[in-house]
Amino acid sequence: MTSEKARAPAANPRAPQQKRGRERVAALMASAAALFVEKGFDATTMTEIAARAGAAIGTLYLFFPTKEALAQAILAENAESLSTQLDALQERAMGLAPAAIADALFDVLGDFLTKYPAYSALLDLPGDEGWRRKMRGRRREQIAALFARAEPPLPSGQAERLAVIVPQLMRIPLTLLGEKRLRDGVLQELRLMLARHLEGSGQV
Amino acid sequence: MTSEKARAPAANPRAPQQKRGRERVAALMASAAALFVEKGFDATTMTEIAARAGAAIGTLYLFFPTKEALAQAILAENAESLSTQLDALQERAMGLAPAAIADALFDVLGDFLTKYPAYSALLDLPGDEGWRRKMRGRRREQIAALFARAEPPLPSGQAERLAVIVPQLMRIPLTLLGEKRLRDGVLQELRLMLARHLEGSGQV
Amino acid sequence: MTSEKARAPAANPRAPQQKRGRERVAALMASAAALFVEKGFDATTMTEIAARAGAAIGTLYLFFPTKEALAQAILAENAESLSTQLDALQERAMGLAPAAIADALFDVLGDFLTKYPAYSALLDLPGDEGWRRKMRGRRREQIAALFARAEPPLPSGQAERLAVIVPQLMRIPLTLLGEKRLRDGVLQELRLMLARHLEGSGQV
Amino acid sequence: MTSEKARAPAANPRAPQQKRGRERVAALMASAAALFVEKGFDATTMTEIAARAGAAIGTLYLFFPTKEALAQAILAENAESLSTQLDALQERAMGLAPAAIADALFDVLGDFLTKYPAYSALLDLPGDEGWRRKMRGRRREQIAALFARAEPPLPSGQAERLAVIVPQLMRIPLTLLGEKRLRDGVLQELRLMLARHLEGSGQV
DNA sequence: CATGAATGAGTTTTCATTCAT
DNA sequence: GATGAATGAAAACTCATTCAT
Repeated sequence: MTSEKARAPAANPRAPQQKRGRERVAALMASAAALFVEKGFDATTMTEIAARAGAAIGTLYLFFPTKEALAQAILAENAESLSTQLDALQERAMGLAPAAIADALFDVLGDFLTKYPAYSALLDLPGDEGWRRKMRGRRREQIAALFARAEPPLPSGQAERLAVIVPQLMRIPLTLLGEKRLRDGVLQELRLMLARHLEGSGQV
Repeated sequence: MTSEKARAPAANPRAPQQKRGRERVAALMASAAALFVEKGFDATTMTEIAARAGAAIGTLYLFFPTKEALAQAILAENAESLSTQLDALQERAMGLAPAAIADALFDVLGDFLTKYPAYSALLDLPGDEGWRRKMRGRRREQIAALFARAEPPLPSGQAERLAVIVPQLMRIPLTLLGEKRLRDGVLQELRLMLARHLEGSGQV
Repeated sequence: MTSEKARAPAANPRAPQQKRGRERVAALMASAAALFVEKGFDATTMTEIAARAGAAIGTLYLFFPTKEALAQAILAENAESLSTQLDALQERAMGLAPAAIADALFDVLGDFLTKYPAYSALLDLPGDEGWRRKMRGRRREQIAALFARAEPPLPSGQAERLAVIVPQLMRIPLTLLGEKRLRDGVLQELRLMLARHLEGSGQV
Repeated sequence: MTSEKARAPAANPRAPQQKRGRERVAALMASAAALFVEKGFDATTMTEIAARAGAAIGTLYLFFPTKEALAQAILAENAESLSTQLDALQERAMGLAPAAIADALFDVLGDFLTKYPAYSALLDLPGDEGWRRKMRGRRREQIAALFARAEPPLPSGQAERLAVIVPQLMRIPLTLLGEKRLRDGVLQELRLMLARHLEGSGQV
């Protein structure tokens, strides 16, 4: 290539138009997500991702122009799913007490993080990219809204703080991969802690 | 690449015997720690670390045979400091109520994480190395012991669970780098949450 | 590397500080120049350049962060040499007739292009980089000045036009690599053509 | 990569037999020619060429087995057009003076290069392919013949030399894309230079 | 004829690590 | 102890070309 600015990566990492294509993309994203969880973002190789999906390296780049873009696509998909879950929760939670909402939120987040473990692995990478910040912001707002509409409603300040805290609480058990007993215990402890906190809040 | 196929680490990095040497090592570790925090372990290069410490790359390798070893040295030093703090707390805490201990622990951990931010950045890297697990284990035991000797003592199971939970709670505010107001609020919220939990525990 | 903008290529493609280094760099540039002439810029591989210089690929990147930078370094060096030659000519040419200057210029350019064939190969690549334009501009000014100070001086407009034309004339024989006889004839023809043109100019 | 290790070109690209087919091919060649001029041969991708012509990449390969073949087809078409023009000039020029012929040749070449800018971009690529040499040879002969039949006829040696020189002269103004005033001036200067040269030749 | 998904060899570039001085 | 030039395996990314539909 004779000079030039540095060609924008891959003309058009287009969304696949055929059914086969969509399956391909799904397989690639699944492969990447699994590897990101197992070895971390940096230690995972694009070649490895393609190989695990049974595709050629070129095929991977056909859909995702960079490794970052691949991570972003996975994260966006996961976040979309979480957002939907939280929306659904919103409706069910209307009028519930804060402690009850927290409990339901634990369920939702627990299921989500179990089903999409890459979400945690990808959302808090060092050298933040900006779009990650946005995603975290959206999640925070959605959770804060949940608490702000409880009965009685939590003050917006506290709702915002809890929106920061609760998702991080849910990640604590995930660090205990090999110790199932302890992990379950920790989860219960966290649940209880949060419930008590919210029940007690009114009296402060 | 985080770990994996580590090339056979070279000869044997001697501990420096001269005063100058010890200062050198300290500067190198400080440089590395700062960079690991700023850009993450993977994104930091050995050359960069040496340069920031005003040393040659060869000098860095004189003391640390691999990048992993450098991380380990930093982490060991940090952990040593934390361990000392916790030991000191142990004495002061003898006979205090669990909630009071938790409060004191928050102070100790808060100071520690502020002073040694690399600790967080290095302790939970993907592709775990084994020695990291050991370090976490030691920390866990020390904190569990703290709660187990409270007045009244916490059941050993709960003490262990809290030993997992509390350090992770302290990391939550650290994710809010740009939002000081929110960060302080979150810290207070966490403190309160834990205190209530421990005060209420007797009644369950 | 965990995300990040796209690390500026190679921390410091520094100028070599030791004698050995300077020789290395010279060898690498010579290798590159030769290959650029033989196969063209695009068809030449960084790996090939390093190999021909008997260096490892990493060594090449130690001094030149990109292929473009390497081309620029070669071109800058060549241009420097040409500039010096033209300066020298400037003094000798003071007060000569335009035709005589043209003749001397032919000699200077001929020698130069023979000695530094990469100059032609690199100065007119498609997808121009800006710094190439500047180099051409400098050359043009220097040659124009030559004609503008002839005796009688050429009008500045014509001097500028000749500054464009003459270097390109000199490149014509270069396209006749295999046909020495014809090449020499063409060079003579061009010399004569330009001489006549300049002698005749006064009478127009 | 310009040439080298060419993968064995596929089957056999048929000449299109239908009207639609011929239009397709024309569009593809036009697209390619435009891109070759804009970004150079190497920097232009086959995918880009197809896209600009509104065709699929597979369609492009239906008619041209390799990128080289595409370049050759364009060049052949352009050369055919030039050849026709030169033939036409041949008739008109019969018996004219060399200077008059040169002048007419300037017109013909100028029109041609303006209309088919890809010709220049493709004829002098590095890593020459052989067929390019042949094309240049044909052009040279045709132009030499023109001068050889002037009145008075030019010696065959000089005719050949001019056949090399004149087409290259015509390319000089093309390098001055942004500077119209200068470009026109340079063209005039070249015209005048050649005219004087040919008028003066008899007297040498 | 037409399509565009798929391929994979080949390129550029990075960086942990070594070693001669 | 200290230096920094040198190394080369490995990673990201590109693109001409193929082929099943």
